[in-house]
Amino acid sequence: MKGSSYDHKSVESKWQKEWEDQKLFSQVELVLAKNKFYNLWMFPYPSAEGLHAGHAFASTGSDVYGRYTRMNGYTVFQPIGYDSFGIHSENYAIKIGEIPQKMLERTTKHYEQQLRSLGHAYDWTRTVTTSSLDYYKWTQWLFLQLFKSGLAHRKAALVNWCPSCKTVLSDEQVMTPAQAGKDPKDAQGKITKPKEGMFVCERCGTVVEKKELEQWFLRITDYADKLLENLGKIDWPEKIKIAQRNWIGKKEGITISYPIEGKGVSLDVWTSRPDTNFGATFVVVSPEYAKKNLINLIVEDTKQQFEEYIKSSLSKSKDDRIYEGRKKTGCFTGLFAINQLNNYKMPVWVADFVLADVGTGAVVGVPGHDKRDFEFAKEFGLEIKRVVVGSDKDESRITRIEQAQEEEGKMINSEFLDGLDIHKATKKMMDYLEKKNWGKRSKNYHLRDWLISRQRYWGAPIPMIYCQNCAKDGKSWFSSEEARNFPKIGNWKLRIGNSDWKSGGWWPEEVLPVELPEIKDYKPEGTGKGPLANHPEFYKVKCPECGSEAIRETDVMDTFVDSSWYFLRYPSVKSKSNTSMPFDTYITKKWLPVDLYFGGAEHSVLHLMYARFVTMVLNDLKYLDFEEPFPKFFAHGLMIKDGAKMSKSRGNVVNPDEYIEKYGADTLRLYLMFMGPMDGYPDFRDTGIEGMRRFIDRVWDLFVNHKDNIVVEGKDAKVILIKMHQTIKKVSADIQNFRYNTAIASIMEYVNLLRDKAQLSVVGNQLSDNSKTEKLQSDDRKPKTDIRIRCAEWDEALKTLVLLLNPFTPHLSEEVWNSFLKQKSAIQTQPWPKFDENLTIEKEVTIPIQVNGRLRATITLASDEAKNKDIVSKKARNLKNVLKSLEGKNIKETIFVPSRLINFVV
RNA sequence: GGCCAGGUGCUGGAAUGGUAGACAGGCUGGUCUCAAAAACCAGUGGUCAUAACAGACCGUGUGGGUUCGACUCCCACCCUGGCCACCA
Repeated sequence: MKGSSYDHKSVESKWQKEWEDQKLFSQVELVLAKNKFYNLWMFPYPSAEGLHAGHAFASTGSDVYGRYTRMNGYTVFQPIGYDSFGIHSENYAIKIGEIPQKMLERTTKHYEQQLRSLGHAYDWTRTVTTSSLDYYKWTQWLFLQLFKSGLAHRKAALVNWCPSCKTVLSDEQVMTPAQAGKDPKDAQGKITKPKEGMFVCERCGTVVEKKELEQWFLRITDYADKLLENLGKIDWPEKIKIAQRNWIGKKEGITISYPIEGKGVSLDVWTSRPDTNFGATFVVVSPEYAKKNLINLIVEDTKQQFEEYIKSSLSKSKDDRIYEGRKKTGCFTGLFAINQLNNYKMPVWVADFVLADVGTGAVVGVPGHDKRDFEFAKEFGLEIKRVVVGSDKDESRITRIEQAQEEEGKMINSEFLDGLDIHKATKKMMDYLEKKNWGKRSKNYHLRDWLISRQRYWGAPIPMIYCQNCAKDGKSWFSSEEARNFPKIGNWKLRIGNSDWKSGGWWPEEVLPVELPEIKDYKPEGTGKGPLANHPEFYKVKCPECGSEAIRETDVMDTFVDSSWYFLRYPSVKSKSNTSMPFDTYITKKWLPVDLYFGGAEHSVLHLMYARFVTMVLNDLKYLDFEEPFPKFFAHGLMIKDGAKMSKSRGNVVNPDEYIEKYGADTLRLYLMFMGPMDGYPDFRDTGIEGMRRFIDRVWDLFVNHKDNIVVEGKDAKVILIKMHQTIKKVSADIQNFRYNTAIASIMEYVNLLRDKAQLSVVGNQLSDNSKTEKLQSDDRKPKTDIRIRCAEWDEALKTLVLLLNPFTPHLSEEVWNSFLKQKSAIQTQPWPKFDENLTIEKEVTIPIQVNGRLRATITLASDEAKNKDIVSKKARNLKNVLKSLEGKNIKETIFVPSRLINFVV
């Protein structure tokens, strides 16, 4: 069994070089390609540590599909790039005291080397680096398109502020310490005790603060409905769609106006459950709402108390105001709102648990139906009433009725809504309120506008100029004449004449790029302004409109803006027109949208939502002719090591390099794909990868020792042939469904069979001269050397094996294809093997025999016989064990599934 | 609190109404070896039973149900993981 052993190092480097030299994976002209397939993996951000095994798991998953698709006759475009602009890269640069540009030069090189060593079939001639000038120029361009469309605007907002990263964070980047997987730290970096309601920076684990700052926002909320609707049109995992739906959080409801007693004004409250409104006993407004709308109505004697409460509330961050288990606080305003349904006088309170940006910023309190309202009512001794709606089958509502009764709540019977279920009652109430003109139906969304300003250095400068002079004059970028003549685009209209269409004296930069200067003092200072604000040579400009002294925006854009459009850039990288446009129109028309997007489920609501939004905007602006960038998306799982998510802080990061070095890229690829289903959470184990190397050695051995001079019985030849066709069928179907683990398992079965048969032939050949093997022989195992498999059939069996393995182990396959099978053209260009359905059917079938559903015996029959109920039944009943079970019993019924099973019911 | 995913040998996992545990890893025993490693061969859910072969019973989180037949479908419960959340 000895032979030359498989030398993965020389084989892998040889073929990686060969693929590169042959330009196998880089299409010279994308425009000319036929049968296009855009295979995309979410690009990584080049961290200092390099790729870990989790990346390799994901990227290999994408690569396997790409290689499979290529062999099925498609022109596959599989690009790669780096999400290198942003806080993650910058933080590391700060840590090692190097400027990000320098650091990235090194880390991207390292990434490239790692990705190449994994043998991925990337088109290395078309890479994208988001921090390069010729990329972020177009990120700025994108911002300007959004601005000109009124989709980028500036407003003051209470924002999340990380005192360590010294920047604003989006809501999505703020989480509980547990979610971030980090111990919370204070602003000085000291680890503090986690407490209820504590929120930290996703990136560094520092407890976030609240700051009121002027920020740029993108109006993703304008697209909430379309983002929601289109989910029905795309082939995505249901759980990702659900996550997006929840994130958008569209709710139908009604805004009810309650007149304020004696003041001649009313108070607006949004609710999704107006059916419970007979039970409303108070109204609570947010401090912000109170400050804006109620302050002038307050009578003198309560005013001071009221103002103090508002002041203290507004100084608190959202997270200090709202967390699980916090005791409700509040202050009575002295006002009463009238519920016109029953003329109930509802006291109006202000309380800090009510949020300004949800609904109208005011809540109607229905303590009999809502836990939170109930708590508030108990705290301040407000009346608790309950409305009986419909049949009240809903368990939780029954519980609340009991609770209300127990807690001295008053039960109200509403004839108005009698006998209706919640939905009907809600509808009837809304109709009624609208008819009476007491309320108006409206929708509410959980989705907020996308905050993109970052007070940092390492990002694309927001290409805007602020001119105080213009702001004073109240000029706008378009004259009102121009604005009126603006074209209507699609079914969506540019936001014209809206007051915040243009914020003050802000003007767009028209000559791009606004280059990010190389500066040494790029560390964030936490002043509320980015480091660029210390560089007059950057920010001092002439106003493009009036020519007076003006300043540039010194904030930069969120990384997610960079990654919201990168997939559009790849195919156009080498296009001539890419200096005048971010993407070549013709190539884009041909190559987009992406055919398969492969990426992590953790991007369910961030990147994937932003990319969809940006694509929709560009579609409305007629730059693109499709609305959805990723019609098909596969969400892979996360790799686990020692039962926990891989992370640097846990110290369980697996570096793929050492495994590639020791066992080879093919071994690693195969192992990663075999560990479990692609959308699962496989646990990485060293012993597992050793087993995989053994498998590769066995395959190699098959070619070294058993390629030629094979003697196989005719019967065995048939067995091999059938197994071959079954394996092609199974592997093809499994790859298409991303079930790589079972695809590999079936290849292993196939290899085991081939080896078994080859083994016998070796034994047979050696019988005469090798006495040691005599122990292995027995009469039925001794091959009859007069019936031989034809060499061509054995060759086909081996050839098929190599082809099936190719997506998983491309180097090994290429080497075998070339050296042993003497094929000239690359295996990558070979067609995927076809199977013959007829040849997947076994000659003999083993059928289980059951009595009353319990297995009693099995019987092996020719496949023709196995289809015949009478034959199977007759033969089965003659078996000893079956006879025993049937003894003295009457067969009432015989269940027969052809070729599958027979069951006697007695 | 809401939504989602899941619970199968010692481990990763197969099996989506028809022989549960494919394929691997691990372990045990054997062959080879001075020895070890590697390689190869055999065994490996549990209990009972047998000289051995055969065999019987139990077994997919728990309890019910549907079915000739349930890991798979239905109902209730328990547990684990993930996402969202004082969202009105």
